[in-house]
Amino acid sequence: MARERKFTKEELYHAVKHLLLKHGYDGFTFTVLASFLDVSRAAIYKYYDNKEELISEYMVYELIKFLNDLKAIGEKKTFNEQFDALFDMIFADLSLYEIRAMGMQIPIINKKIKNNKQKISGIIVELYSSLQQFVELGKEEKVFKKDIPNNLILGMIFETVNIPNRGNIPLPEWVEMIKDVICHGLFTKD
Amino acid sequence: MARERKFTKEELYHAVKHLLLKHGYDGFTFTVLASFLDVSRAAIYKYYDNKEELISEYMVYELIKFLNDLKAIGEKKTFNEQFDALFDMIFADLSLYEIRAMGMQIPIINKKIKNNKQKISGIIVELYSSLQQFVELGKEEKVFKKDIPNNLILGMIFETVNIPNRGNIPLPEWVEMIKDVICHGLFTKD
DNA sequence: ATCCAAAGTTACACATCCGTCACTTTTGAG
DNA sequence: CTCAAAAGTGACGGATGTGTAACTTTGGAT
Repeated sequence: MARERKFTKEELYHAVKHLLLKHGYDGFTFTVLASFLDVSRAAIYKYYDNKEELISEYMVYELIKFLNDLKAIGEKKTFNEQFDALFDMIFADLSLYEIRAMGMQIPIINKKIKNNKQKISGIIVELYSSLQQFVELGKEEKVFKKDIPNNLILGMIFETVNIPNRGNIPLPEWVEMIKDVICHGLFTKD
Repeated sequence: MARERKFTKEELYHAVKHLLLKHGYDGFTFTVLASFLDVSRAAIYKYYDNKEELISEYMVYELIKFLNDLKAIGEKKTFNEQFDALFDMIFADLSLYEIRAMGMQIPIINKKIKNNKQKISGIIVELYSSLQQFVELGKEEKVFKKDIPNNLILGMIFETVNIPNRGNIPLPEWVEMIKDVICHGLFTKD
């Protein structure tokens, strides 16, 4: 009962991700997006009132995917398996953290966006509590030191993603080295 | 032989820093800057052809200051003193890293900007080699593990700055904890 | 075959930033 | 006092992004 669409939701989200990474939040415009999708700009307005709405909705989609992946980790049995899986997952798609940072600067200009941003916050809370459990497990099993705050442990893991790999060490090797430093530190054990 | 200026170079740089942090690179415009300085927009064009030129020049100024601070560290005698001083310096002004990231996205649209960006690169190289020396010293004194690449050691130190301090632990205590984790790791020494 | 709702397009009015130019104001050297 | 250089202003045209409205195209239900 309707004409065929020129792009699917998946294609749209893929384009959003690609163009956000390429041009940054401010550089991402409906003009650029429309040209990328080979569609008129007005066509996009049929589905989204403005880019804030589109991007915030895309973020929800992306974060839910990430949360599901994370939950899968929780099903591994030993702590060490979980720890390894977490690292692999974090390094699997480094672009996600850039995207997440852009999500922070979406201004709330209407109800729909406010709603999406609340969803995003909710997912992040869930994500966070999921990770808290992981850290607690590590402390119970006496792997993590008890006196380090959970936030710092998680922060260490998530920030080291951004360390620039100059010298282009192959990724698996690089991940192993970072993991080792996080676990045992930079210092020799005198 | 001329009229009095309504803003000094120091005031200008201060405004640039403040507004870059507040609005981001794209959100920083001569309109915003002029209004902040209580001056007409055209007045700024008397000194800078465009914002790229202004920002790149400001970056040079800011990085030179940073480099000088860093060199002062090199004069401390023991490695441990240097290590402590480096941490204090890095955490002294966290906004610097946001600013530095913005410097990356200045497009080269004329000779002057190209020149400034080359200066910036030069300073960063100098900064980097200064830090390399520091790391080498640490390795010679058998404080740092020898098999960790220098880049990774420096990366660990510089990226941990960005770990969000939820729970608002007082800064000195927070810095100490991060330092400890970096040095000795998250794991208990089984 | 025809009809209508969803998909898509073209075009317009509005806003903002950009760079420039002609103009005025200030101020100190002569 | 005067006058020229430097500081500052206001206003314009161009470029680009935004949101909307009137239009055409498509294709399945009847």
